[in-house]
Parts: sequence; structure tokens; C-alpha cells
Amino acid sequence: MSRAATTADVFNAVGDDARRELLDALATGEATVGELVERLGRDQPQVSKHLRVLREVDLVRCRNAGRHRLYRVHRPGLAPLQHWLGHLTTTVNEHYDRLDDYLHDLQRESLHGSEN
Amino acid sequence: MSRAATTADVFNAVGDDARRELLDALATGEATVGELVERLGRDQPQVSKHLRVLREVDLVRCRNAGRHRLYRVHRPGLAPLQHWLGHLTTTVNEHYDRLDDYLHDLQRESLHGSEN
DNA sequence: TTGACATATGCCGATATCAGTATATTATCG
DNA sequence: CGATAATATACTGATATCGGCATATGTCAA
Repeated sequence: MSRAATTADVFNAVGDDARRELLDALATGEATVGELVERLGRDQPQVSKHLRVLREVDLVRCRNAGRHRLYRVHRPGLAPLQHWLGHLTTTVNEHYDRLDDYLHDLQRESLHGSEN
Repeated sequence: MSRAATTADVFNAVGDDARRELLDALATGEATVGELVERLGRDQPQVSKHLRVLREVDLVRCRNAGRHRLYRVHRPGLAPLQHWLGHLTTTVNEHYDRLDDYLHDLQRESLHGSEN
């Protein structure tokens, strides 16, 4: 009972450098595994494995083209990230203002308070 | 030579459920560790530890208020996330269109890759 | 100072994760 | 059918990560 969940969520998937690089590489269009291997300069098995993770969380999809496999970003898969980040951002913006930041940064140095 | 980097980046920090919950909880304003412990229903040490990670990547900051410590979201810390996701999204949108998705989804049906 | 409260840190064990290597699967072509 | 190219999976070892518990640090108040 130590760890939490498998890599099976979008946030975790994007938490890895290699996978973000893959997404970036696919941002401009489809690519085969071999092309990605070359562009990222990583081993083929690793690229395949990372692609698998991305596929499992629906951030990418693929189709067969001859002997190759063309991967592409699956836009709807980005929704959870966009929604969470958007929601967080707007909520924070609604509840904080410049004055807050200003005051807080001032108070960060020293402060006295007595109350609960 | 196995693992990559320490948890010291924003994407990794946000990859964890507990930390996202913390950010969500702080979205509406400052809170003390105790309040967060109660809201999230997690042990105090864990909350503190997760807050530490968030602090290290500059997603939250804190100030002392008496015996308490008030944590808050540090908005600039969100920038890397916003930029990466925004850039990815617009790039993808520029290079894909509805027709692409339509065709790809069609072809996806016709030929298939096995899975495991 | 002492004592109580709030928060942080240290240690541990279980498990996940990643890179690397070798091998299996799948598809195309002759 | 067999050979070969492209990709996927299996296994391994090193390390990171997380949760749980105990304890340390720090802050106020009397």
C-alpha cells in the first residue's frame, strides 16, 4: 500500500519529458515510429513504449500505412489537461488580484499574527 | 543510469493527484496546512511534503501567519504549463483539420493494429 | 523557561517507473 | 511460402516515488 495509481492518466503521461517531446514532435503532423526515433534520438523500444502510454490515455492514435504505423496527436485527449488547467487558472484569477500578490510578497519577509 | 530526473519540474509536480488536489484547494485563496489536511483528508506529513514539492517548482508560495503557514497558488508558476499546452494546442490546430480527423478515423477502422 | 500547537523532516518498505537489451509480432514483398 | 523491414513486448536492474509513522523544528502564550 505504497504507491497510488498506474500511469494510466493523462497528467502522469504528460509528466514525462520523453512523452512531451513525442507530443511536440507529432504536433505538426503524423509520423512513423522510425521517424520519431530519429527525431528524438531515443531507442526504438522506448519510443514505442512511450507511444503506448500516450495511446492508452488517448493523447495519440495511430493508423497503419503499409509497413509503417503513423501516429498523430488525438486532440480530444488534450481536453482533460486544458480543462483542469483552464479551470484552475480562471479560479485563481477570480480570487487573486495584483494587490494580493503585492501584499503577500511584502509580508513574505516578516509577519506577526495572533489568531486562528 | 536508469531513471531520469528528480521531481523538480512543474509537469511532474502536477502529475500527481494529491498535488493537483492541493492546487485546486488553494485555487480560491490561501489556506493553512491544517485546513488543507482537513479538506483533502490526507495525513499532515504528506500534505506538507506535497506542498514542499509544489513550492520547489514555484507553483505555490507561503507566508507565516502566527503559528500557521498560509499557502497560496503562485500564478507565474503556472506559466510553463500554460505555455507548453497552449503551444501544443495551437500547433496541432494549425496542422490538423476536421477532415484529417475524419479520414483518419475512417482508416482506423478499415485496417487495424492488434493490441494487448 | 515550559508547554501546547502547527508544520516540517527523516526513515522505511512497497511499488512504479525508466532505460537498456533481447526477442516476439506483424506486415509487405518476392 | 519464406525473407526482411517496422514496430511491439518481455525481462532486468537501478532508482524514484509514495504513504505511513515517528520525530524534529518552530512559534506563540503564560
